[in-house]
Amino acid sequence: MARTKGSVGADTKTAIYSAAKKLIEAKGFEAMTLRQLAAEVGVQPGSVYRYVESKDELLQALMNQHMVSLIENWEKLERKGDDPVSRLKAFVAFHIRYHIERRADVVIANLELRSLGEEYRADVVTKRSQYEVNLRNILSDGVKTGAFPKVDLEVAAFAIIAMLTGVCFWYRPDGRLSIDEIIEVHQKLVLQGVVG
Amino acid sequence: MARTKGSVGADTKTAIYSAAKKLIEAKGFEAMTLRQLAAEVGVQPGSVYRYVESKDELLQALMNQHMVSLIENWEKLERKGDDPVSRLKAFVAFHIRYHIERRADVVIANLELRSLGEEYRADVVTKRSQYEVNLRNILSDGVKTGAFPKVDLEVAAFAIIAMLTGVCFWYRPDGRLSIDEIIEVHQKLVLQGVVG
DNA sequence: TAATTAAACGAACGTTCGTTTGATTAATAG
DNA sequence: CTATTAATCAAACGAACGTTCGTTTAATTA
Repeated sequence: MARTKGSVGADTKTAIYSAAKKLIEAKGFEAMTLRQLAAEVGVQPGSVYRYVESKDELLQALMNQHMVSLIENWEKLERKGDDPVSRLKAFVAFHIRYHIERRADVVIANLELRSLGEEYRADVVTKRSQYEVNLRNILSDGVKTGAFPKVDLEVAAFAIIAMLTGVCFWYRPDGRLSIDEIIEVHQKLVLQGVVG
Repeated sequence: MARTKGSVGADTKTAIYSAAKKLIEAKGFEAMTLRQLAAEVGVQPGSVYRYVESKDELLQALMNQHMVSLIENWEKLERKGDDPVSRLKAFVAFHIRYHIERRADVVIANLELRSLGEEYRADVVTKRSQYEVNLRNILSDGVKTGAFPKVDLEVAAFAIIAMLTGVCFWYRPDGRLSIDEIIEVHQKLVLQGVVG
């Protein structure tokens, strides 16, 4: 056999990328083999190389795509004119929802940085801190206007993002709380802490 | 050559475990090869098997050791008679300090669960939630005494632990803030949030 | 000192990995 | 209808993997 009936390159490429996401999320990048990936797509191992330069380049593409679209989507939603409290609540809501809906992307972006070649890693790291600046700016504005008391911006931003991203690792669609409820709890925690 | 001068089994075993921690932290478990591990220890690949049943068992041992000693160390330190606010502050301080001082252990325990065989994974997961119960109890007591307003205990505990553990992934010993200062910022964030 | 045990070597095992290549068939364009 | 291009297969490549094993040397015991 050779070319199969009804085969379309663009579709195969899409299938490869989404199968890769699924497998890397479940097993990790190093543990996923190209043979598993090919099998998941329903194709021979060698055929993957029509759409992917190498295994490393595949990981790079996945991570980059995720970071770019994360940044873009927040930029689309952000209301820079709003007061800092509203903006912070909006950021919390956006981050949690976006990440829950793209669990595989997030898991990959957060667990597989080590597997990325050095050439690519710096680029992803840059994009990540580019996203984090959005949160730092909100906090900084809040401190300026007096809405928030003085706080170490860098640490607070790291802490908040870690907390929000963490949702991905325990959230279950059939869990006790809805996404909206989870967002509410986190908004309260971020703004007021446990003491209230 | 065969047995080398001055070789002591206990020392070699220790060297294997700490080299494994270092390499897994840096590259990930799947990416670390036994040949790299042996080279780091200064021994032939086959010799590792005098001290380790298999690569999988090595990972299991590392993760289990970490979880057991994490639980033990908190139990030693906990003051169950104190008020909830003090206990929560103590937990924050302990968790951050303990984790920063054992970065490799923490990175492994948090990133390599997927690489653990199913037989072992459940055990580690159980130990983890066993540790998390400590925090939930503090929060629960605080809500009971009225020190904390009502909050979803499960979500709050997850959120706080994610935030605290996150420190491991950005902390640098030569950074701007000392560990004590980082702890202070986090205590304030946990208790009062950014609004204060 | 002789016998025994501990510790490591060195070489190899079969398997699987990522990747390359050339042939072969399906779809498309002239 | 023919020529060309797109898409895939089937087979193989060398390298590296985790692991095993018989041998050799150092340390310990009798």
